[in-house]
Amino acid sequence: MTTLGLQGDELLAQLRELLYLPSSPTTTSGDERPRRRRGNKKRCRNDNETNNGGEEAHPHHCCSGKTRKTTKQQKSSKYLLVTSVPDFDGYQWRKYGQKQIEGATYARSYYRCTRSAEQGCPAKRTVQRNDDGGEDGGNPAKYTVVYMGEHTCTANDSLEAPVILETTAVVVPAVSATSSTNKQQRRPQHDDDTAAINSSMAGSCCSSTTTTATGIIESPATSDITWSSSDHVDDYSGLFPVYDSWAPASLQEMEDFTGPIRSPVHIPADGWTIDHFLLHAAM
DNA sequence: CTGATTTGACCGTA
DNA sequence: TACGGTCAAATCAG
Repeated sequence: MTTLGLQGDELLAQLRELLYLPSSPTTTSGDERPRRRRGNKKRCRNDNETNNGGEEAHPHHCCSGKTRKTTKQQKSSKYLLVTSVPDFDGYQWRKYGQKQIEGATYARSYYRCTRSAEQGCPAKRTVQRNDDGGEDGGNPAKYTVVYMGEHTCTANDSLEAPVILETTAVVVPAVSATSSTNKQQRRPQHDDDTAAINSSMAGSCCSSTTTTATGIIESPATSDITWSSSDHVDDYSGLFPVYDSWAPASLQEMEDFTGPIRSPVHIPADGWTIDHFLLHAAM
């Protein structure tokens, strides 16, 4: 990944600008947005009001025995990725929380698979901007993305025919970070890193992906995507079929692409076949 | 109107 | 007890 990498970098930079900086003249909405402010009013537990009599017709599960599964469950499978483009992983995520973490400069965002509701997909991920990098002109900000749980969701059948996004050649094993350019930032948010982090990239959940293996991957284009596992480490690298998906054939091509990314499927390019990734994931 | 995001409160674990 | 993860009302945007 030499020249290719360089070129990719360049293109990526441009792409990034297009995507993340809708900087469009309309940046307006970004700053002065009045932003609603108001905490939630949840108060079940102590809200005993409902509990007066002792009945438990309490609709809120937060109070019921339904306990939240927190850290414990997630430990089962947890994978870490460091990238400057946290959004492009081929899945659709819905943000359900954000929190300022102790010792961290930037807040951590919590996402879950958009299909979690419909199909009960347990996949989740957290995205946190690293302290270093980014901002001023220099290198792009890096984000640490932690994936938890495996995707059990499936694409909506044939409706979601796989759309090919990658058009690159293989360079180095790199995770199927399905690249795509199609990101339709809902809004230009600028609140800080969350803006960039904000994701919900196109692509649908289909096969389980990165949640079962581990390895250090390098994306030639960004050269900063790194995978690792927080729990079990080591030797998974070999298991993970990785492709580079970050060397866009041409920016033009990317711009032309307007449809949503449907699934992390790869196009057959010299050297490698389609869905290697999917097959593997299915195992 | 519907769906996504924001964000303070709540809760479990360490 | 502190911290991190999750919930869900409020709010925004298409």
